[in-house]
Amino acid sequence: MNKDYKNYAMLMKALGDENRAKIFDMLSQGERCACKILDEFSVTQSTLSYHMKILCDSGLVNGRKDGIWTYYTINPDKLELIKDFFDRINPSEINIDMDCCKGGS
Amino acid sequence: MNKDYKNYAMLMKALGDENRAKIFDMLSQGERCACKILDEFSVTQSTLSYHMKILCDSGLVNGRKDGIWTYYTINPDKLELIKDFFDRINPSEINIDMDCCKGGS
DNA sequence: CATACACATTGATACTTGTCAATATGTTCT
DNA sequence: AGAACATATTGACAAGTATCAATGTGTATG
Repeated sequence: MNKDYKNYAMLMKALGDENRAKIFDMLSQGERCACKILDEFSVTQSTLSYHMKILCDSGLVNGRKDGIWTYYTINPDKLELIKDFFDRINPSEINIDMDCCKGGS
Repeated sequence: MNKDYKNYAMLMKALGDENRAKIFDMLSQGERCACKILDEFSVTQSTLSYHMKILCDSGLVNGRKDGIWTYYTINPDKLELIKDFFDRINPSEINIDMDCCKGGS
């Protein structure tokens, strides 16, 4: 059962930008339309569209068109996927690497 | 209380690479020395060193020198910081954006 | 149909990233 | 001191990213 690090990396990369991290956080309060998101940032409309595309392509965010407007929401499944990744990382046991190098047979 | 999205983005970016996501996951099993990490990857030593630097600079990973060897561990504080970011994102309330655009006064 | 509107796409451009080979640095052993 | 070793740093380069202005696309409205 090999973990899909490529996919995890894509999710992290999608959030590895100041604007997108903020957008994602903003969407945690519920659905938002593009124009409203744009109000909160000092980028052009085309730049926002670019960032929304990256978020949607990663699967973290879903887009829904309603007439003229596009509404975005967080995809709960992908959010869980990321949470699981971090929850399974449990560095509490401070396991010193005794086998390394000097410990070899 | 403005969230430090720049910092979050830096953490995500550090994990936004397939190799680094895998290294981070590997370190969840405990301290590892660079040579052992290198065994698991098909990159050169200098490339690994580059990735370890990014992980350490982000604060997610700590390095400890012991003679010839360098041992790496996860920094639990930064891990918590990321976990908190995602835990506070709770899209369960499907809050439709009624205020947007058409809803204006 | 023509116009206005919301959003997406394209092209250009400066900047950043991942990778390697080569070299440097620092440590231990003889 | 000199050799061997583990890791870091540098320089070069191809590939990827973020941004904007301009343009395209689809939808509603006069």
